[in-house]
Amino acid sequence: MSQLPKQPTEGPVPTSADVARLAGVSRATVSYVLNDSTTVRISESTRRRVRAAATELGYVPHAAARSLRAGHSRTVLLPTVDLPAGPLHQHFLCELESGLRGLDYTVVQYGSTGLGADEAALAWAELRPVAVVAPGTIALTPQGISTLRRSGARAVVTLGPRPVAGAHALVMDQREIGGRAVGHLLAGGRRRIGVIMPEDQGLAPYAEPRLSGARHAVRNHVALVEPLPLRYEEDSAARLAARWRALRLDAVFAYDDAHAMLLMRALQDAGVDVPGETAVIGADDLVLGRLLRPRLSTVRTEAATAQPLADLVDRLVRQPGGAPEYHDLLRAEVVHRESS
Amino acid sequence: MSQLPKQPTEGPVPTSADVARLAGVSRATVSYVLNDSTTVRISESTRRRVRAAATELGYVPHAAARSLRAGHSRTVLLPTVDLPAGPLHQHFLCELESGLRGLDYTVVQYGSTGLGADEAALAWAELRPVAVVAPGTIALTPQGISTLRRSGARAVVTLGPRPVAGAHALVMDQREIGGRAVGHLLAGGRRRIGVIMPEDQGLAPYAEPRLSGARHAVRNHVALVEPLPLRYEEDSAARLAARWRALRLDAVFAYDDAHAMLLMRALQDAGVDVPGETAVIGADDLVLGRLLRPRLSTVRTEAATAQPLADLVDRLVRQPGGAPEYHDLLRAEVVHRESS
DNA sequence: TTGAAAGCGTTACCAA
DNA sequence: TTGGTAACGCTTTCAA
Repeated sequence: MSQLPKQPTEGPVPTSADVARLAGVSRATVSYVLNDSTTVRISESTRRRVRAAATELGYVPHAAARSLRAGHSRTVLLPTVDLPAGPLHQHFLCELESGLRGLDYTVVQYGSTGLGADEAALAWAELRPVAVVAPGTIALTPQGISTLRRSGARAVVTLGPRPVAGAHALVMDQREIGGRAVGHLLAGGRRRIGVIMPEDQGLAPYAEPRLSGARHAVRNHVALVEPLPLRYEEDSAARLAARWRALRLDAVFAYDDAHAMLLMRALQDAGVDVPGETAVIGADDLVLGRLLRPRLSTVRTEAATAQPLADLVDRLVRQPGGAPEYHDLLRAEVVHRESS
Repeated sequence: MSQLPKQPTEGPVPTSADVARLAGVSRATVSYVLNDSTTVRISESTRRRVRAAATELGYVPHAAARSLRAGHSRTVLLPTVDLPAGPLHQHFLCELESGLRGLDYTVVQYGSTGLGADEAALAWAELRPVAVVAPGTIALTPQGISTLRRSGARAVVTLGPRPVAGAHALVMDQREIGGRAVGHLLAGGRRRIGVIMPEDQGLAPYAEPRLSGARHAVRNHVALVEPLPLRYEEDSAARLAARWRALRLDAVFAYDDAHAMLLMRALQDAGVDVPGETAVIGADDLVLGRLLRPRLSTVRTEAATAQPLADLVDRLVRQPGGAPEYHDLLRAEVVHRESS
């Protein structure tokens, strides 16, 4: 293969001044040409000379210097955490990113695992983003929001299961999921309903609202909702299954399909008939859920496309201020199969 | 809740000059105090005044200005793509990130979906990262590497299934996985071995090396390896299962556990006995694989911890140059259960 | 059509 | 112990 031409790592990084020197023009002219400035007329021959010089030197503009001069950046900061919290989120973030890039923003994900709320806000503020879209699993205090605003962020939006005071919020209201699942179970005549609460770190912000949606769904029924802690391991499921009959439940909403599959297998191994004795429903509509026997009922969640969020961010950047907005992005519907 | 104190979005962002003015000192002094500079002695009273002023104004240093002045950044750029290519990768990236943060780097993920190879390299170069760790699924040409180096990147490392010419490479050699799986099947007396090739976009860079590892494993045997395209859908699996007997295979390495589960179910529905007639093995050691009957055999992959990579990046940054290094990070071992 | 110069927010050198 | 000043790379206004 062709190795690196000459200096593998030597030499200073070429600047626009170097380009100007090589092309025999001033730095201003270089800037005009390279940015296709319309406010000035530059002769075609000069343009060619400048472009040729830039190419020859391998000139790449310095984003920091540019935004320093401009007084503002077009960086949208997307803090990230360890736990991706599902493929839904993952896909949504990618969509959001290309949406924002389409609006000419530079999207930057900034890992913030292990940072405290205000600590993180300070780190973000140093980057002077024009907007911050923070997953709700990252703590964001009014204090932190204030820090960001003072550092020039024109839009601060949270994105997650819950709104945060003082910021615009895009909520994926997980309560809807629990509500749909339990509503379905009620409609099937079930009255004693377990709700799996994963003990794994980071899922609580999702599990809690699902439970509260479940509770809300039974409010007008003579029915009971019972939270059931579960770790995502065979042993944990087996232990739960062993005491299942003592719980006297006739249905369970298993948080998601993965937990549902784990639990359903454990129940079957313990001799509990599904759905006869206990109905099981998950959430996420995984392909694998269709492979079980009985086939797993589920709540299919469908995030709205990310484009509206990208547009919202853009709108907030252009016209900051205004009362915090609150949008619910989640649509949920039950897919009834055989396990319920 | 306490709303934002006064100016929700008004007023310019406070600079060190503002802090200096308020504290009644010079900008230099502010810098000394806030950076705990050891080269100068500043009186305790001045320190307090400066810190108080900074807090009062909500001063946050401007990272871009700082690195412009410093002439270099401590940004490590981590380009990302849509397809996370598995939980292994996901976890590894998080680990890498905290490792680098521990070494005082600022890790920034930069979404590069839909960008061409050199286009992407240009975009990255504008950010003047001191190092780039690029997933191998992102094209990185010698040209692009050269662009990055000329823009000041002191370390360019690829991370993925294959090395890239001209850059240091951390390889998770997927061939190992295919090799282990097929070696296991051979040891079990199987001779006509199918290898599932997922047709889903983005998996090819992983599937190809797994296949080639499989091929390599049979080189000294009188045995056959047959690539089998499969989409991750029930229909696709059913169609493959329908013509299974015509293929006359006695084993299949199913790319990963998810595809294995899909295929195994389809085979069973088509009346094919597993493992009697056909052995099945996956990869990834998913919890769910243990729930099937027969329990799914699998290849457990175990990435090395990310700390060595963080250390490598740090070393390259401090001492650039030197021949491209090549590290293999993947360890794979067969977990023999019931399906093979 | 082009160039000179100012200034964005920092830090580091040198002088006071 | 502190302050003035220059410089990092870029854009843009004003003047030639």
